[in-house]
Amino acid sequence: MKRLGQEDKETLATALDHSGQRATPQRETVFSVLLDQRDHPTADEVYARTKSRMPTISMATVYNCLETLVSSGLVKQVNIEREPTRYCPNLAPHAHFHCRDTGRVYDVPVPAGTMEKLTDVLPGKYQADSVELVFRGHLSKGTSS
Amino acid sequence: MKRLGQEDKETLATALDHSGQRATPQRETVFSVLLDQRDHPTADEVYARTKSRMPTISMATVYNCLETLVSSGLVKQVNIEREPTRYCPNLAPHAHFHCRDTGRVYDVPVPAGTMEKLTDVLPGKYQADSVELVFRGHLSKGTSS
DNA sequence: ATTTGACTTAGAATTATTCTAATTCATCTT
DNA sequence: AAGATGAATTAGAATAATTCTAAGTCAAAT
Repeated sequence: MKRLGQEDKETLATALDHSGQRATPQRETVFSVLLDQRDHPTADEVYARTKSRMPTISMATVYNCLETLVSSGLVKQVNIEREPTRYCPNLAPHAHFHCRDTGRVYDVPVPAGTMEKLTDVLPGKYQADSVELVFRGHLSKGTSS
Repeated sequence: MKRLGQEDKETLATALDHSGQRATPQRETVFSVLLDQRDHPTADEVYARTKSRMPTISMATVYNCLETLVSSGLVKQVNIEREPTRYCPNLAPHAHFHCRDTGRVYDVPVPAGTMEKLTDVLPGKYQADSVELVFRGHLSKGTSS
């Protein structure tokens, strides 16, 4: 998929409009790059992939577009330790697994309600609007699941 | 408390020795700074506080000491978004709450076993050796608990 | 058609952190 | 005790992700 489908295009336009921002070719292309390969790319990687579809785009614009997408709620930032920020268009509630060997980050689906349930550990004065769950470790070899 | 008590001193010496490193005045002072004020200081803040007790210490040494303490297992790094790394000598299992208003980070104790239980959501091939749980939100005013 | 303001762009600036190379220091050997 | 060995400390340079700046482009609105 090299361009945005009609449905995704509308999702984007609506979300941007809702946050008072415009849909532009650059934003569409960056969004399509994220949807296209869901491997939590860094801004650098997004830049490289976007450039191959739109050679004139600049790094600053990639950062701007990513920020715009994040502020519109379509994309989430994933920060793992001190590494460069990664970007993730998965809006379903999920955790992340960070492999110490490869540095790769995997989405881990969590059952509905699990993330919300976690806020039970919070004393009353803490009002959480987001919950982040990150595992770190190794992938066992030879196991298919 | 401006210096390390006998007990903490031994904890430090043992942990360092266990990881093949030496106890030094700089490491002791940095460790005491962390134990003294448990507000998740950044390296900069640790540097400032340490400097007031040991004016000749350098920033590089503070980073080195912090890294040493982390590698010995006595101190944990806390990374919140893109902000500077914070350091935390709380070894009990706990989560963190990040206040969007003040930027402050609070320890949230969690019941024994809760963190381990979370790994149940992981498919078999993921072998986690650490679990990180971060809440983000606001502190409600006027509530004492 | 002109204005307005949002968007894009290249490159400079920032900043937390790491690296380098030189020195100091503690411990070990003889 | 003197010298050797390697760990630890230090100041400052280097790095790298990100943000900022200022100029230019573009689309929509008047």
